[in-house]
Amino acid sequence: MLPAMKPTPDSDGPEAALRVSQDQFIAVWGQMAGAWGISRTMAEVHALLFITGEPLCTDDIMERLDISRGNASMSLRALLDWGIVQRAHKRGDRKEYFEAEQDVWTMFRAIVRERLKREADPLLASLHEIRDMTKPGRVGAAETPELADKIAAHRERLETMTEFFQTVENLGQQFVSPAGKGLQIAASLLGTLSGGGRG
Amino acid sequence: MLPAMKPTPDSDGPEAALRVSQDQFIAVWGQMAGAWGISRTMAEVHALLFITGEPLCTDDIMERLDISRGNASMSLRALLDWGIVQRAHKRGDRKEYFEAEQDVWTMFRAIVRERLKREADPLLASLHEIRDMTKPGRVGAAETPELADKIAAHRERLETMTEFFQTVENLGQQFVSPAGKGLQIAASLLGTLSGGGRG
DNA sequence: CATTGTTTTCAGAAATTACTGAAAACAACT
DNA sequence: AGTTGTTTTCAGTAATTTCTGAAAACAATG
Repeated sequence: MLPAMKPTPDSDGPEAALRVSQDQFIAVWGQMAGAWGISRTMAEVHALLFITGEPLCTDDIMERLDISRGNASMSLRALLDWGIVQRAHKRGDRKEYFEAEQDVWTMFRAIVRERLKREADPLLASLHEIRDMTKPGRVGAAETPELADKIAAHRERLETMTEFFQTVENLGQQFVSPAGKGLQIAASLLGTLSGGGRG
Repeated sequence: MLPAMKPTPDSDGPEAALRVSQDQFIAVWGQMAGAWGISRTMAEVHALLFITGEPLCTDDIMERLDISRGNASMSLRALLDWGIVQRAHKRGDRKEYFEAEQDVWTMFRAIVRERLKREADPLLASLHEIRDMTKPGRVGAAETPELADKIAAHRERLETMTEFFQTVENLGQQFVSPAGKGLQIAASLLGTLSGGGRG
């Protein structure tokens, strides 16, 4: 380890402080990768683009995060898929540049939209299918009353669980749906239930 | 591969159909493990306890899921930590039994509580720290107006992000907080914003 | 306090996931 | 159609996460 000592915010001017602050943000965002269901690097690339606020090209990203070209390419592609990074171009430059969605609410709507699609929707589909498997009529009559009860209880558990996710899905759709409804939801909630001012 | 053919729900009576339905639920729940930030096995153990609805001992679980004793033990411990599985005992039996919280809303409140604690709280703390790093006064005067602008923009991005998570945290607290508020939130939301009936 | 039944721990093994780098594909320009 | 600069792909490798199994710890019982 080189004698770098703990990054000292302003030991070398405001420029350095900015850099350190960016790096910390990138690190923190990287830690959260798990929570968004993406890889650490992908989160870091996104963090870099977001906190930098200006278009960067693949080489910028490779250098700043010290990752390979392949990794950078794949991460960017994935971020484009998630819809939270856009392509950008500079006149007279053949390279592609990338910039992150800067509106935080828009960004999280995109994330929720994607996670609903990838996780909630398939889950709900499976739950429906499984629930229907033990529908009365689809299974023969139980030999004992105890077994009949067990099956009924089982069906009810599935039913409750399915309803729960149906609710989650509906909430998610509300949040995601057109024209900034998401903000309204959160605001109205905090207003209605906690009695006024923001925490 | 043995000639097991696709599990046929009712090819051998209601008992078998029940078993297959349970297994499918366990598999589906296992798939979702990533979304809850836990390991596949841990999710499967929970699924088994939930869908079974009755207390099981370590050996039951090992056998049914075909996992080692160590794995079962660690998974159960983690589920206890999350607060979605409780210990149970049977008279005249030395073994420990475990049962899953059966109320779905209670269960998800526990999950949200834990994720707030493990993810949102630390994130928010870090964001505050980073934001304060570039507070005016903590960094020296910028040499150029451009740099000053950059720093201001940077600070604003952090500010917005921090506020967003503050809101999330507040929402989460509401959901988690005493006495089933969580249900009210979701219900009132669906009612207020989507104009009536459940999807 | 020895025995027996049970649970926990944890070093090493296995499985999974993420990353690299070089080759192939692509695209703009001549 | 060739040259040059850029991006994508993917087989192999590296890093991380998860799991096993046997030993240690624990606890109830005689």
